[in-house]
Amino acid sequence: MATPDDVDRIIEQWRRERPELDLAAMATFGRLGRLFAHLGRAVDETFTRFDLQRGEYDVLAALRRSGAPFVLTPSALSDVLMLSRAGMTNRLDRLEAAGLVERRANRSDRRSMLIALTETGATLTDEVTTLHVANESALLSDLTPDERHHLDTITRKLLSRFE
Amino acid sequence: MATPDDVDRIIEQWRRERPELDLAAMATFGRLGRLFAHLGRAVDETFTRFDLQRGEYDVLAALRRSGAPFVLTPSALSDVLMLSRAGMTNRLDRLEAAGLVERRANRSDRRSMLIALTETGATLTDEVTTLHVANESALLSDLTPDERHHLDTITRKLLSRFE
DNA sequence: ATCGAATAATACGGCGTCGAACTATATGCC
DNA sequence: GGCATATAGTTCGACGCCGTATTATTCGAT
Repeated sequence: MATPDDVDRIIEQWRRERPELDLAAMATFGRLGRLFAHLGRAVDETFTRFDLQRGEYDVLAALRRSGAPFVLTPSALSDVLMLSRAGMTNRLDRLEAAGLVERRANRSDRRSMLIALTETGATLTDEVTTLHVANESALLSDLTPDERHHLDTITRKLLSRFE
Repeated sequence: MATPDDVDRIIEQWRRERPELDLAAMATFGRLGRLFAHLGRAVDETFTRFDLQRGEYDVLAALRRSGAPFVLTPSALSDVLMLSRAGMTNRLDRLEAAGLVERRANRSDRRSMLIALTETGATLTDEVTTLHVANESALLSDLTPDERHHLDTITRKLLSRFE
């Protein structure tokens, strides 16, 4: 048995107070939630070094990986990043002010805009991404190859219910 | 090989644009992030039915599982819920206004307060918790016993670096 | 015993997000 | 062809959280 952690202590409290409940799933959710909080902070350190927020990087990354000419509509960005349209408008305002993206007219649909990475934005994105993926790899480096494979299988299975 | 999902498509884009990067960890993080977003929404449905927010429930739950007389200090709550002191003051204001907790003087340290579940708060918490754990169990019901065990082992291992 | 440092909770200002309302443009049906 | 409906993006107001400053109280070293 592994050494008890914070979640074990929480579950033990619940078991004492509400012994009739099935708490296995609560333990899993508790670990996932806390893990997500910690990993989020660790990941953000990379972005902070470049005066970026995670959400801003997510926009730059979506544009960059879409390939040349690095152009997407705000709606497409909203959908892929699971962010409201209003929130996307706000992010794009910031990125545009920072000179990392620019808004262009969409000649085929005048309701729409096209968001394009600037030269500066593309260069920055490549630089940040290199460090970001290295950081992510390091954060998972404690896991064995089998464990990584299991984690991917499980998250893929759970995700399939939603996407 | 499992059917490709949204994250597979994202990784495939990166592979085309930046073939020199090791993207395995990015795929894992991508699935974890999206999964967390979806699970969060699914979990919140239970709380919304009781006019609660997840963060508010977290406070009630921490008090409830601490056992009778269901009393903790704001600082203890901040620590266990990984929330700033300012954020906790705000949550407690709302919970107090809703009549679910009450602030009491701490006779042994006059800098401090004691937060106590009210009778109403304790009853509500028990009711919500019953449904909440059932919902969490249902959300993991696609996983085999082996997969659940793997998930717990992996998250426990990753968490140990932080806690 | 006293004074400086640490701690508890709160107040304040700012930030990022959301939902709803709004404007402009496009689509589809009769 | 014209009009209702849908869609794209933005604006607005509200909300929850954070970091910092503030006030009150306690702890600790001398």
